Amino acid sequence: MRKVSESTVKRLSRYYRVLRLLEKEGYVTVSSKELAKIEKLTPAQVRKDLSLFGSFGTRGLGYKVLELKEKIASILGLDKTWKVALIGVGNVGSALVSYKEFAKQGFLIKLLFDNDQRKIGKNHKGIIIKDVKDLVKELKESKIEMVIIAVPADQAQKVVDQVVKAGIRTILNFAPANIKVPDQVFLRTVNMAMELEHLSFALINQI
Amino acid sequence: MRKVSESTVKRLSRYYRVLRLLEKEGYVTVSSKELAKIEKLTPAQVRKDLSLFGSFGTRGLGYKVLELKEKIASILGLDKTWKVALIGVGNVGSALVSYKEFAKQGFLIKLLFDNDQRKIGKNHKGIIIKDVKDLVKELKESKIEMVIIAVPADQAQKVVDQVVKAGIRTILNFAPANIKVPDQVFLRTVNMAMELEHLSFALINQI
DNA sequence: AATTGTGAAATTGTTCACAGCA
DNA sequence: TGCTGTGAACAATTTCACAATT
Repeated sequence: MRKVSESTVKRLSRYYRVLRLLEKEGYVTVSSKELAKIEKLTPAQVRKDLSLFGSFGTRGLGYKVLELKEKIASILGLDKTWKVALIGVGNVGSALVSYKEFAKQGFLIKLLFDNDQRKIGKNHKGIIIKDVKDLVKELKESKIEMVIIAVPADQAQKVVDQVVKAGIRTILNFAPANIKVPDQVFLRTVNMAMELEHLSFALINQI
Repeated sequence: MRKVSESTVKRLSRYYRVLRLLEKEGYVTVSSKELAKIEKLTPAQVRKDLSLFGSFGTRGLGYKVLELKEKIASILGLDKTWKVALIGVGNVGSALVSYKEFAKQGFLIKLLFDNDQRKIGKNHKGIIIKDVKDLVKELKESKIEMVIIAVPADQAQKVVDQVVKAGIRTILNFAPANIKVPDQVFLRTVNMAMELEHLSFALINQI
């Protein structure tokens, strides 16, 4: 496969959402022009992105909504389910457990961990919270493929180190911390404060 | 000011975090080389980013940690406080109210709204939850500068329309929905499912 | 006639390399 | 000497423009 940029992957996610919507509204075909309009992009951008993975359209006609949706799902790995463990059942962690969008896209939270004795052993939305002490052992025994980190910032690196030790290669981090992982591990960090900083920058600089 | 790219703003946020840390650890100066090493960038990148806003360093010496931190804070608008309203006190909304990092950076959540009669009038972490029906009126009366949307996806557009109507120009959206706003309004959407999609793409394609 | 897929051109973003300064 | 600030070179990404196809 040719080089796929970070931004292309993001746009694929966006196309996927639009296609789900269009499908629900009964659209059968869609052109790059229409997709571009909805996402505020150029038609050429849409076609370039898609052409990186194959020729999904029909000249003169456009793309079949259902077919393109499924192609993108397969590219993004949304045509299978992923087993996810979540570490840190605090405010953010609890919100994520209840976040419907994850399950809808095949990300199933199967294990919960915390270090709070009052939480360990309790049933949270149908899952027994385990002790983070047993993290490595439990992750190794399970078939978990992804881990979500929702622990306080000062504990995040330590927890991530253990997750990596357990052989997990994909981590989504919500702790506002500068986490280091080996090269072969994919780590993405969502920092909500940074998003607000972006807005305050925009507001100040009156873009 | 010259054109400041999206990625430059993101990197400024990252530098800011590093500088806070370095300051706490007692560092007085830092070079572009050191900053670059920590953030896995090139020294030239760091210097280019900073030079967009002025000459903050000293040749032969580097940057003064405290001074650079304050310069970046001022660029990002973190040297003042912002009054924020949060709409939707569900799982995600509650987590955001408790998110310490916001207050630390001067983003103060001053108003809460919900449409659930059982929540309206209740005190949540020191703030009385108001009826979303009064959104426009309340926002106009208040000195709110930013709004965070944490309502279900199917209500998000309607709520955003009202927020815009109330004259708010910066919105951070956590609803997994394709929101449209007029050109002069800054909207950022955090879609947590998209982040996982990025990871599953990476895992499938064994980058 | 409409729209894709794609090389080529234009634009944007990053790195190099070095003059200039502490 | 060491490190910044920056124009020039390079690389990546986006847009253009058009042949190919239905």
